[in-house]
Amino acid sequence: MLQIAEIRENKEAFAKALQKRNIDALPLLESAIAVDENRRNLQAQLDETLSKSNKLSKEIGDLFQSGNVAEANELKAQTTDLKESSKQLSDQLSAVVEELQTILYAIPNIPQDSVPAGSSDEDNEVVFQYGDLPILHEGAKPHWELVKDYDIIDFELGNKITGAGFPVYKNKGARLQRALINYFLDKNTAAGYEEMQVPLLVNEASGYGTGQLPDKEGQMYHVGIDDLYLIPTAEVPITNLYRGSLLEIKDFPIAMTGYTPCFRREAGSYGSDVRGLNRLHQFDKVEILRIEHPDQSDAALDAMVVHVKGILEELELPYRILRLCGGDLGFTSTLTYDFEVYSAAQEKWLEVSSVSNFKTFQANRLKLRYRTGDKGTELAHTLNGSSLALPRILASILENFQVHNALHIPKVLIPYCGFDAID
RNA sequence: GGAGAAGUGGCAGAGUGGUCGAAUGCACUGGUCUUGAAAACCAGCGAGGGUUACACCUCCAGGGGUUCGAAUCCCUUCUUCUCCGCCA
Repeated sequence: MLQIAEIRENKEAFAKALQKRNIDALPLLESAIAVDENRRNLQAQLDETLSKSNKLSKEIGDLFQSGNVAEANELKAQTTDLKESSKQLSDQLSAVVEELQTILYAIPNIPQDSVPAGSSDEDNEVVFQYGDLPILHEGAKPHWELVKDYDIIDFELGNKITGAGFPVYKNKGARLQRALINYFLDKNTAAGYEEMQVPLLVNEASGYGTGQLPDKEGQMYHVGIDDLYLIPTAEVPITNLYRGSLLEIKDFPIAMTGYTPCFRREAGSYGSDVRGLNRLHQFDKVEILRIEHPDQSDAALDAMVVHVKGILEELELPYRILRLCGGDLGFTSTLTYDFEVYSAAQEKWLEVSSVSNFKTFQANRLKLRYRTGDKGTELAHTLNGSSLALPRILASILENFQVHNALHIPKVLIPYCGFDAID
């Protein structure tokens, strides 16, 4: 959520920057400003009425104390009108506050200058590419066939006990999953991210805090009887650990990592895009998050990108980094780098990480602030990224490391797996 | 799940209808003293809205109510603690 004070000051510049998202936000921004004007007006009127009635109440108290009951009762009569109008004003005010809230929730974050214009993922800018694309042997197979051949992931069993998009990992497949999780967590904690294990269900307030609500409730599984949501990403519970916090400058930077399963309803289309491990309703992910001083968040984003690069290189996977264009940029982000690994049998790039700087957008909803040197408070910046999402990493490992009668394991994972091949 | 108790500033902890945005202690910040530090002493010290700045308004777990007036009384939700039940 943008801050109304900033909208007031930067209306034109914001509208211009939001054009990169292919929206004309000017009417929204202007109505936010108008509604806020109204809000402040009502607030001032309400404050004045309350002030009057506070004064009267004090006088009444004094009169009672000094035994002057008749005069006190006279004053009492005067409060009726004040009560009535303060009731009205405060009703109007809450309606206007809600109206403003609704408008602000509808405005996406301001893209940074470096974000390219564009309307879809085709306009994303490839800013870096690493590794040679593997040349596979004759008869190489996509991962959904490999997992069947080697009996390491069973989609049918998942269908039986839950439904489509909930695979069952078996044998060395399960072990490889656990290896990846441990490896990722080790890399992240070694880089200074504090490991957290958090609830997989969150309440409504947390959903609002990170921006999944009110917009995207359809993407989350909702446990109606308890009014809780299954997390779509660890970003939600981990960022919300700091909801409502007032930090000191010395607390920065805050860096956290956590492994969680992620649950996504997103129905999506059927076909090769969602085959096998490409898109699931439940998948595992290790996330990294940072809470930063505003001066440091750009550098922090770069550092996160470098960190993820290091992991992919150790895994010996060819990858590329995209700077998302305005049309593809997430609602809450100012700048996002997507990492894609090459899945050699599918001959496709698969997104495995998305690293974003949200600046104050989430912090404003979260009321996540820090004390500035001079007695004031400011919103902190939040960032996060995957480090990494498992299924597509697994898919490319299986495909890229296949030989005619075995699936090799990247060297760095062998100590974690306890085997060097699936055969 | 059942019975009871409780939720106040960063922490501890007073406050049961007006003089309370809230005593006191600790912590913290500035100053005096000191070669420096500690101790002692003095002063300051929650957040949000609003204002050029004041004024002013709001907040004592959340929401609602009673009252001229609520941290204080009532209802409700949540959370914590104790006892019982169940349980990995």
